[in-house]
Order: sequence, then C-alpha cells, then structure tokens
Amino acid sequence: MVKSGITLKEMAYMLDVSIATVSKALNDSSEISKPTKLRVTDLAKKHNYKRNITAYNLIRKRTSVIGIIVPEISSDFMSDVFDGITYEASKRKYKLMLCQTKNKYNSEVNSINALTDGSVDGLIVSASEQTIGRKKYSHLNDLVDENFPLVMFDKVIDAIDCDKVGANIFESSYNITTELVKSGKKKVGLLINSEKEHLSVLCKRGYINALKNNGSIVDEDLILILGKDELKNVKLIDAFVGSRNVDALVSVDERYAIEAIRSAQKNNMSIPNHLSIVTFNGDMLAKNFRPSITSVSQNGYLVGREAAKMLFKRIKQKNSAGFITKNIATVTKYRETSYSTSVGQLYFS
Amino acid sequence: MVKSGITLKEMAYMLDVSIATVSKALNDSSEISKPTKLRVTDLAKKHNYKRNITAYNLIRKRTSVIGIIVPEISSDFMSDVFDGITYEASKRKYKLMLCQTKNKYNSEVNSINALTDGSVDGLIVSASEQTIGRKKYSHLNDLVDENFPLVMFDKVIDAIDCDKVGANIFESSYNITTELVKSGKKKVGLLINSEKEHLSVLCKRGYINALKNNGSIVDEDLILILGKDELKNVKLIDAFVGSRNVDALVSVDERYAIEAIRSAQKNNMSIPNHLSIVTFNGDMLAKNFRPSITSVSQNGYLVGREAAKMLFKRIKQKNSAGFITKNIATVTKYRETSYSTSVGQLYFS
DNA sequence: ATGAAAGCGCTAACAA
DNA sequence: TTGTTAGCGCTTTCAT
Repeated sequence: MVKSGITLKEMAYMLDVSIATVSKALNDSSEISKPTKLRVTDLAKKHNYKRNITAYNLIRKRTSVIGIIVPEISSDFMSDVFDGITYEASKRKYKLMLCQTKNKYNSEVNSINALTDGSVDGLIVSASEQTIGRKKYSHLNDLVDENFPLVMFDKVIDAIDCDKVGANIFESSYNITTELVKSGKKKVGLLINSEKEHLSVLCKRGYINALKNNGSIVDEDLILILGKDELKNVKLIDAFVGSRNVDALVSVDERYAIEAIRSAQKNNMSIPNHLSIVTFNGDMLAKNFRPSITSVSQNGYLVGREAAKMLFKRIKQKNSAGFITKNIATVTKYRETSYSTSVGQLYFS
Repeated sequence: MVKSGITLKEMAYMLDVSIATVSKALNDSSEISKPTKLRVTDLAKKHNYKRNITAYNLIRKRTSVIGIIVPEISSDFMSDVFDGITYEASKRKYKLMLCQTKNKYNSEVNSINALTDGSVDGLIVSASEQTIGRKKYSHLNDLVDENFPLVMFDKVIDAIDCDKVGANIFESSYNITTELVKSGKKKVGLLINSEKEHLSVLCKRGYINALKNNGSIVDEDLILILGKDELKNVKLIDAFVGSRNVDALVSVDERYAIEAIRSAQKNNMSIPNHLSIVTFNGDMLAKNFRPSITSVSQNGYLVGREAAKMLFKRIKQKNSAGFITKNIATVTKYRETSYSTSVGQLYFS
C-alpha cells in the first residue's frame, strides 16, 4: 500500500491551485506566499498527507534503503551491529532491509540478487560459511565490478575488493595470551578451528607471537584443532583437557570453552585456579554460563556504525579512493573463568 | 542507487523500436513477434537489464515490502520467525524491512512512523515491553483505523483489533503440569512474572487447572512472583527453592530456571530426581546450559509463516472479514532437567 | 505486430 | 508568487 492517502493532485484541485504550488508549499519553498503555504499545510495536515515515497525515490534515483545480509541474526553481536547500523541509517532517513542466509551459499546469492534489483542503495554483508568454504565469490565480485556500494563485516573475505570492518583479533589474542603468561600460567592451550578460518588463523598467530615474546615455548601439543562434528569435538576437548595439563586456555568458540569447563570439573580442576579460560566470540553463553566465561568480543554497535558510515560514504561518492579496512577494537570482559586482573574490569553481564 | 543499468528507453533507441515494444517484449506479451522478442531479450541480457523496481512499484501502487518490528532480534525464536516470514515473503517476491525497538516505546513509535510512510505494504509487530507496560497503543490503533495491514505476534496486545498469532500457552502449561503430577511429583512450584504479563497469566491458569483436575492441592506458597530486579530475583528464587521443598518447577523464564538449578545444586538436590524443571521461553540458555533445561517454546518458524500468511491475506483484501487470532502449538523439548517420559522425545540440542 | 500517448505521484526548470 | 511543462522508468490502453 502506497498510502491510501491524499495526493498533491487532489489537494491542488481542492485548493484550486497547481500541483507545483502545492508541492512547493509543502517543501516550504521561498517562492510560495505565506497564506498559500498555510492553506496547503492545513489541508495536508487535515488529510494526513504523506509524500509518496516511491515517486520521490523515482525522481531522486535512490531508494533510501540499505540492505543487510548476514548468516544469522540470533546473537547479541548481530543485535548490536543492527543497532549500530540503525543509528547511522536513521540519521540519514534510511531504512534497513534484512536477509538471513542461515550460512547457506544459495540463500546468500538469492538474497543479494533480490536486494540488488534496485531495492537498496547499498549492501552490508557478512559472508555465509558455505560461501567462504566453497570460495565462490562471483556474486560478490559482480557487485564490486558494477561499482555497487558494498561493505563487508565480521565474516569478511580478503579476496573481495571492498570496504571492510573487522576486529583486531591478532592483537587481542596476543594481549590475552601475554596476560595469561604474565599471570603465571605455564601451559596455555589453544582451541581453534581449521587453519583455514580467518579468526583461527589470526588467533593462533597472536598466541604464538605472545608465547615467543614472553619466553614461553610453543608446544604444538597444546594446540587443539576442532572440526565440524560437534560430538567429536566434545570428545577431543575432553581428552585434551584431561591429558595436556593445561592451566589456561584460549578458545575461538564459546561452546569449546564450555566443554573445557565441563571436563575440568570432571577432573576436579578448579576454575580459574587450575584452569583459566578466555574465549573469543563470547556471546550469550559466555555471559550466562556458570562459571561465566571471560570473553573477547567484537563491539557490535561500533562495528555496525562504522560499516554504515563507510557504506554511506560509498553511496555518496561511488568512485572515491581505494577501499579501506577498519579494525574495531575488541572488548575483553573478565568473568569467572579468569583471575580478576588489575588490567580489566569485572563484568557481571 | 536505482541500478546504474540500462533503461527501456535506451534499449528502444538502440533497437530502433518504441519503448512500449521493448517493455512488452520483456514481459513476453503475445502482441510482440518472436524475432523482436529475441532481439530485445538478447540486448537485455547483454546489458544485464533489470527493471527499475521503483518505477514498477509506482505504477502498481505497492512496494512489495513488508515491515517487521520486534523488541530484539537476538534469539533463536526471532531468527526462526524471521525465517518463516522470509519463506512466505520470497514466494511472493516480497522483501523485508526490519526494525528493532530494544523494548523501547519511543523506538517502536518511530519505527512504525518510519515504515508507514509508504515504504511497506504491511506490518508484522511484536510489541515492546514499554508499550505494553505503559498501555500506550495509539500508534498501533491509528494503523488499525487507517485499515493498514497489521499482524501482531508473540507480544500481542489484546486491546488492539488486528490479526494475531499466538501460542497455546494455557494448554501447554496445563499439559506440562499434568505430566509432572502424573509422574509422581508432589510439590510442583511455579515461577512467574507479575500477574499483568500475558504469558504469566496464562501459565498460571493452566498450572492451577491442571493441579485441580489431577487431585492436587493448589498452594499459593508454591507460586513465586518475580519482578524486574534481577539481583532480587536471584535471592527470591534461592530462598524459595531452599525452603519450599518443591520437587518440580514450572518457570516462565529460562533465567529463573537457571537460578533454580544453581540453588538446587547448592542444596545438594539432584536434578531431575529431586527437582525437575520445565521452562517456558526456553531458548539458547535452556539448550546450552548444563544440565540442559526442558523447555516449552514457540515454533518460531510456524509463527513467522502464519503471521506472514495472515498479513498477505490482509494486503490482498483489506476489508475482508473480522480479525483472527491463531495459536500455534508450542513445542516441548525434553532435556536433562526432566525425566525422559514416554510422551516426549529427548532433545540434545 | 508495433507505436503513440497517458499516467503512476512527485520535483524542478522555466515561463508568466 | 504561481503555473506550465517535462520527466523520473515503467505499464497499458488504444490507435495504427
């Protein structure tokens, strides 16, 4: 429904003036006399006139809508990102269209096709697992080729030439590991996914650098690589915690952290004394699990705002300078799986 | 960007035919000859022609967009609802605009105003807490008065005259309680929110009816009413579990269930033997907590699909019959806080 | 089988 | 200060 409301034409007829006059009056043009303006605005108010946004968009050649395509909306992080984008968008009177890909490649392609039929002025995308796994990027590269405003965030793809918003994973992994070592931990373990995954790679790099720079030995046996099979992961983690004598763990997934806790409890290890744990991607679980888990998470709100800002810049100026990647500082929330350190503030939520 | 692509006009010029011919050819009109059609479609493909959807919408007087306004997107439930809506929407080539109110009244009002400027053909709304708390419904009632297609779901407001999709809370509370009693539980407790809350009211009603119909006594001391203050709730629940000797609990919030578990563990009560727990609104926590918590949850996907179907019916036929409320059956997932019963299937996720 | 023209609702350059 | 006209990109009726 394009508003069953009254149109300029109808109002013009009622007031016996031209359509242009009505239009100008409503837009408070200086060409129109006070009395006329008043007559027009009064009538408009009376009939609850709303400009037909479709017609308006047709003239301006833009939609005032941006599209957001993400794997999954059900996380605090996404909620915050959405909030951040909303903030920047409403400032500019933009609306948001959303597609959830559920991490499926086909769904992502369809979503992008659907939204780029002229429905949106630009796109903010976090890639699906399948897309990344299959390395099929043509649907995204096509956008780049067409000069279509595109910003990626979170699950970004290096191979795609566009603006990006990421997180300083390497640094925070480095810092976290350093902190653990400095606090006296002798055997810091690492729980990561396949070495192909962006997060895991950066996380491992930070971890290794930190160990080396702090005089610890890098022991590959303390690095556990998990896979897709959740049940198998549980067993792997259980065996790992039970046998490696780790006194600290850095994990890339809060679910891994939880399994580690369960194993530790089974082995009568106290947390955080015998085993201290920090997880990346800490969300609802890290916060609500008991013991609550110290987590390094992205500041979703800032990520969202930054992504939106970059996108609007692109929309305004399509062919501006080269593409930018901005890393937003992560936030570490110290919870029950950590010693409270002088560095950090204790979080209870 | 309304697609930097080629227009009908340009193609018409290139092929030396009229705009109308190009249009008809692309729409596979029977008026156009085979050869012409081919010439046109070839050129269109070559230039990756996409119909300008804004112009199209202007003519059709609809937007092919529906708006969704919800308090918060970060739950499995919302994700599923969104998925269900998406399913019905894509069938009809509709897109989705989303607003998150974060449970704020102002945000809800602004969102509704923003989307009803002609940007969407209809609205699917779950009301914010503040809206419900303050009982300020004019922004919604205005829509109803304008005959604007509106469907409410989840946090529905009885006072608003529109189509609604809810859940059979009363029945499932009744059934759950009955099951507990029949399985031998003697003192079934109830954890609810203020008696004003829809869910709590229905839940209590089902609980009481079930007790009565199964020969149990209703003991008001076994009903704990929680409030807004989370810290206070924790204490209340702890005291309740420690003193009331309940052997089963029905909760309206998974967070309450978790606190009950912690108290039970403190008191060396084994779960589910000494204390069996079922929670409504079970989402990420119920699933991932250990012990995992038996939960009664809405089938988000079906709720979403149903809401969308109702909305599309309204959009198609604005002044059709009176408004309908449809209740979607809830799903009970038996987890570690329950005896596995013959009735239910055990869920591990 | 093709084209001319009107029009969706609006804005904006130009005329009066 | 107001009105006329053209046009955004498309569909559709009515001529040809």
